[in-house]
Amino acid sequence: MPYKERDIEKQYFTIGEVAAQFNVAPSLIRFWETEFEELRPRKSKKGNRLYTPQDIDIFRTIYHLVKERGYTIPGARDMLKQKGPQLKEKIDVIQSLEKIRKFMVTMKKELDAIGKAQG
Amino acid sequence: MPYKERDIEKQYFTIGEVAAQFNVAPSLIRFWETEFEELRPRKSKKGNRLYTPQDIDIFRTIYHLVKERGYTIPGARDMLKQKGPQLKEKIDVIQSLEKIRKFMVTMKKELDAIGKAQG
DNA sequence: ATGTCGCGCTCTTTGTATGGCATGGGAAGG
DNA sequence: CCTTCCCATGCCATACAAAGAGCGCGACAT
Repeated sequence: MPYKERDIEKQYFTIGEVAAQFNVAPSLIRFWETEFEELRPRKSKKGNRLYTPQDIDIFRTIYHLVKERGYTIPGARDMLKQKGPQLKEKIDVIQSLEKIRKFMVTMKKELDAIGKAQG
Repeated sequence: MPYKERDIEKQYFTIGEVAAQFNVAPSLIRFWETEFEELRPRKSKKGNRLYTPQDIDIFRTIYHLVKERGYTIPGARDMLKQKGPQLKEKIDVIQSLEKIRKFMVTMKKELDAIGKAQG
């Protein structure tokens, strides 16, 4: 069964979608594009940015360095050049742990609720 | 053999000495003092800052984070609170390696000189 | 079918608020 | 006298945000 063109196209995300996912302004993403050569997504004929999941991984790494660890942009740039790949894996681990943490927090709430009802 | 008072006193460094050691302006050291509570040296009666080697270690750590790794000041502050002690040891290792590197570079120059003389 | 209106999203260019110190002034030691 | 102090002010780059203009697309009328 031949799949449609749109299905192929939708491997891409718009800048607005990426911005929403990270809760940042599109202007920030465009600005970082001028600062990090790793973050240069493909563009449509019109000129709109088309982000692949890999592009988003790169953005996530930069976001982690700049917004969560407090690197300057030059600092993040150096770090990215040196340890790009290893960094991605570390951040994946961190994200997994974050999800587990959230899960456990909700579990704790549930248990507290039961405890109160019985206590 | 009893050691003299001066020998004890000279465990302290002035701001100018510290500044020279790191090749920075005294104003930078004073500014960082307002930003990092870890960097609050003892003061003389007059008010002059008296830096111990430990104070200098702390300064070195901050210097490493901000000037060499490219952290913002808030980023360096967080890092320092979390990993202050471990960080110091890492930086000691880095400094040792730096010295070894310098040594090897000069050795290489010597060897190159010999090679040329004989080749 | 075909304007066309309007809305939302995008684009690039330009503006701007801190951030991160440096400098200058005056006083006070060492 | 040279260095230090504190304080205020100055200042330049960093790190974005806002402004202004241009698609594209669905709705609605023609």
